Amino acid sequence: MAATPLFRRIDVAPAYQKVADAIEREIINGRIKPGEPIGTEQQLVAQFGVNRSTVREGIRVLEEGGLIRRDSSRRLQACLPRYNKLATRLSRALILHEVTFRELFETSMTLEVASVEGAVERATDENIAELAGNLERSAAVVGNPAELAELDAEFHVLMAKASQNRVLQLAREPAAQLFFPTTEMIVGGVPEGGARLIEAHRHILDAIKQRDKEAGVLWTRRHLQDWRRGFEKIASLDRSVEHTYMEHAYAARQ
Amino acid sequence: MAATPLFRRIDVAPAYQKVADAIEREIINGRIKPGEPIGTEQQLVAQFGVNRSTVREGIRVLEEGGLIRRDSSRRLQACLPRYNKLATRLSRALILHEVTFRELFETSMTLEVASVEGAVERATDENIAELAGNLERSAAVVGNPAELAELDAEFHVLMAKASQNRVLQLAREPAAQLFFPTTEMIVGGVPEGGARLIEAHRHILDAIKQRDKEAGVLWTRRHLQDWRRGFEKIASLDRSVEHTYMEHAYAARQ
DNA sequence: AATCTAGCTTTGTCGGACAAACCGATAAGA
DNA sequence: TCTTATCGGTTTGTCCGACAAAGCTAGATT
Repeated sequence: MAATPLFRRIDVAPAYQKVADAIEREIINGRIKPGEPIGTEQQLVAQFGVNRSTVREGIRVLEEGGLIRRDSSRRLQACLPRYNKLATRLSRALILHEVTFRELFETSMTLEVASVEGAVERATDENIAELAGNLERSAAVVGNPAELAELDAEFHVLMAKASQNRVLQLAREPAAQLFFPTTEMIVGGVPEGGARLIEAHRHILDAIKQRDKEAGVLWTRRHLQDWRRGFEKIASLDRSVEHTYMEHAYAARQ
Repeated sequence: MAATPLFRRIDVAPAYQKVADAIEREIINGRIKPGEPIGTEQQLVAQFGVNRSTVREGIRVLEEGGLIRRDSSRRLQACLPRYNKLATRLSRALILHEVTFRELFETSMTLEVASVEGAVERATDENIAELAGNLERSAAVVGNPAELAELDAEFHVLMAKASQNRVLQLAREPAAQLFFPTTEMIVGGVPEGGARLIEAHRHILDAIKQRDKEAGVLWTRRHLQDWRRGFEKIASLDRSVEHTYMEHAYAARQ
């Protein structure tokens, strides 16, 4: 720490970055609310006094960050960042860091248990109805690993939603996005895999209905341990989430 | 699901998005490794056959996503997304969603406990040395809430690092970024707040050294409960993380 | 009144241009 | 010989102007 700095640190960020920062500030501190228009590119050009190309680069930054989007008619508006999109970025990062399935499993175990605890405490009737709907649809496709895996992922998303904790919802999503795509392989590869999965879901839902935290935690643990056993028949937990595997997960995104 | 779709879904993404996607694919599946150059804008223009403005918009997207950056001489290269940067995006999103401190607290409790459990199991000598160093520096500034708060945040980052679980490291970061900036107010507002914080850190570090999981969890819980009690003297847990509050957190980022 | 049509606006893309910063290599000086 | 200065050639950041396609608006038509 220099004593009494003589000069202020000079700011040499490129113009497009300053444009993005300026708009971001307005959104973050609430002067522009989600859903409200940002203005046309022409207006931004006039306000910032920079070229349209520069404005557009700034817009791309904000768009990728999820802070703004184009509505049906391509006009710019502020918006709430979608968990899904953010989580995709994170999943991507985890893949590049070559994390192992053990890390994913351990973290998911923690977060899913927290999730079910929250759901047991705070699930609304509507949450329970959604979970019940999911369970019903799952039972109908017990023999179809692909569809069952998708419904399994949805079940866990609904459970996190039922916990009424949005921080938890966001925190669990990246791991889940990487974790659940393997479900298909596992359900398909284990005899009675589909049936066991649905049984676990049923017990979890019952526990949430009964507000029975212990049962909820117990069956969530079992459910994930089942996944683990299935996975270990295929590969080591210490294998890293691979690049090639990612191509799957990516094809599914919109 | 339509039976035998006659036409393939046509792709109408703008060109800059396609450019970004194309480069992203190469990085994700490992054909371009972190640290390797992407090529100059001119080369990309030639390869993709689009205008430089278009290429630049694509680059902005990838840059914001953390997949590429400019090295010292501004040349483009692939890179591993920094947890810090990603977490900042997430924190931003949580603020816009107006999550409450209760949600933050609950999730942080879960993640910090998981973190200490991992650290007790797997901390290396180096991890322990880092934590000890942090503790020593903390003891030296026990009367200075601002510096102590910063060191507290660092302590928890080091703990997560010691857990050797990168997924956990990433998952806890967003909540922590919002959670810990309040530490300063709380430490400053509670008598003996600084001393209690350091005592908790000391016990946690001891537990990690002794590989005593119970003690580690116990003191981590206490540590966070202390924060909670301090916070509730100032405000309700059900208050949302506010826009104005964010301006603080933002000023600190680089 | 509902529909159609003809502008006007806005976005996405293109081409070219130029200053500033950076790189590499050569020339000049100790 | 080693350091310093100079000078082109690249590359990025920014600017200007232009145009086609798609949406919106409002007047014209049935």
